[in-house]
Amino acid sequence: MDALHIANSLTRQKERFEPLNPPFVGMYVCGPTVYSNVHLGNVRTFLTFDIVYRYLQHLGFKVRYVRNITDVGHLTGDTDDGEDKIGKKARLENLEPMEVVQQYTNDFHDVMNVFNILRPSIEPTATGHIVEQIEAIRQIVNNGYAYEVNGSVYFSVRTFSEDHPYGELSGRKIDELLNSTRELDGQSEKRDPLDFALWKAADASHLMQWPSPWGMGFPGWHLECSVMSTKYLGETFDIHGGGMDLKFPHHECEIAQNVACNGESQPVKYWMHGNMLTVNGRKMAKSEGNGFTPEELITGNHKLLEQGYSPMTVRFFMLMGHYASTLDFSNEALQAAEKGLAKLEKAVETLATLEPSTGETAYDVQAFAAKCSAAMNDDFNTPILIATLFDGVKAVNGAAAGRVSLSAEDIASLQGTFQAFLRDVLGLASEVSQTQSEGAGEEAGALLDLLVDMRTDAKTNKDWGMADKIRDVLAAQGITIQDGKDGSSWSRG
RNA sequence: GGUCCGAUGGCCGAGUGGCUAGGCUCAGCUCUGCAAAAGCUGCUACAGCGGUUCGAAUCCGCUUCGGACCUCCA
Repeated sequence: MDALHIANSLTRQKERFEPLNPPFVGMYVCGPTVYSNVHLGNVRTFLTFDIVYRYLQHLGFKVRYVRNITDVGHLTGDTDDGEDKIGKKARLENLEPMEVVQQYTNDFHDVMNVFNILRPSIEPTATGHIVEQIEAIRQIVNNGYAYEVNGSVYFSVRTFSEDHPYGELSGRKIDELLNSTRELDGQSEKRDPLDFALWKAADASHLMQWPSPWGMGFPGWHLECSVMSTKYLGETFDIHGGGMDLKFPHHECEIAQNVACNGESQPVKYWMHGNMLTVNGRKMAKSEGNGFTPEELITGNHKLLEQGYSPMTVRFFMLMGHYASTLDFSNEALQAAEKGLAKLEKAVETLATLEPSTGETAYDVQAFAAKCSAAMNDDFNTPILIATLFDGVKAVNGAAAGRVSLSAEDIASLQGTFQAFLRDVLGLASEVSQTQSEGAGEEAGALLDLLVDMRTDAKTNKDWGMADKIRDVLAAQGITIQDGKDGSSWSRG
């Protein structure tokens, strides 16, 4: 495809991407709830939108990327007793709520850094926007779509649906929803089981609460995203993303709140939903107890892991599947990714040292770059992009072996394409250069060059014992020697 | 129970009507002092049954299996 197309969850169609106000793009992604460590499933969602962010920038768009931090907890799952998640955690650990928030926010940021996931332009917090949320509730009440009961305010889905469509995004119908609604405790306040809370009254035991026109309380689950996206991106904006599991009710309610608040018929032009990471076919989730923390993954310290995997291996593994498909997590798949990425990185190193050549078997570097763009233009199809990059690997290795001829311009073009798509768009940083830059990289490199020279001399003298000794000692240090046609070289890993 | 989605070779995973996905694994070969790396070749799959079509992994129906969501369980 020669222009970016996005699979829009709202219309269920692949649509050409045309921003509302080019070259500017507004993108909002539902961020983490910071009441515990993020697991790998969370990471996948943020990685998905990291790719979107990176590619939009690659295309030259000026992107304002907003990703919130949910630091007002929601109701606890275990008990349904109305206790704030973050409040509960705080009591358990005997910490101030904001201390818990800070701890897990820091953890979240660390994890994002490890996986080379870029920071958003704005990272607003729910607690930092209580005033705006109260104002939005007043607006919705004034517009007649919400009512107050005992200090809580509920959104009236029925009333809203008489004036506006409800359920478009998730494909749900009001009557069907009614039939399948479960009876939950403490919901008798609501006039209708379909209604959801905009503001919840809090009793004295609730640790996080704020004054409002309806008394002390805290905002409802869905409200913060509506309010913060509107504040920073406007009443209508381009892209809204999040995990598939947020589609209903969270995103549906968000739309309803936005429409009820400011009357725009459709706040978001393109809705995108990332699919789940599964373990043995089941969604990775905190409640399932099948989640990996990034630390467990990197160290391999987990009963389901055979070894540790580097962050870039994990990133590469996730990008080998399309974001809209479920991706199953397994040791075999991770190991395959590890080797595949190593092959790719090796070719990039080879490319850096390639000498120009002339010959008949040329490689079409323009077509290669075009294929990379086409893959990403087709709804961010990273698996196709990776497959295409391996096509480039073949050309590079072929040139190194003297079978494919590449001019100086070809080599420069290939380097540019790898830089753009492997590094900038896929965000796969070179882990080798990271470790080398940490210590005395240059000195070590000089020593290694010397050892390789010594081994070459030994080989010339047919002193195989010495040659193998050097190779084995270096191998024990994680340095691999490669013998090629034009001599030997070394690499880490 | 309702709504929606999926089922691809040894493994992971693209692909929506005819054209090689790709990675990993395994086997053989080339290169090499040996090995590694690299290259070449092979293992050529689309859950089952029916239908539409000149032609289906790709469209339609049914069956089986699996998954997600169903209003505060992200």
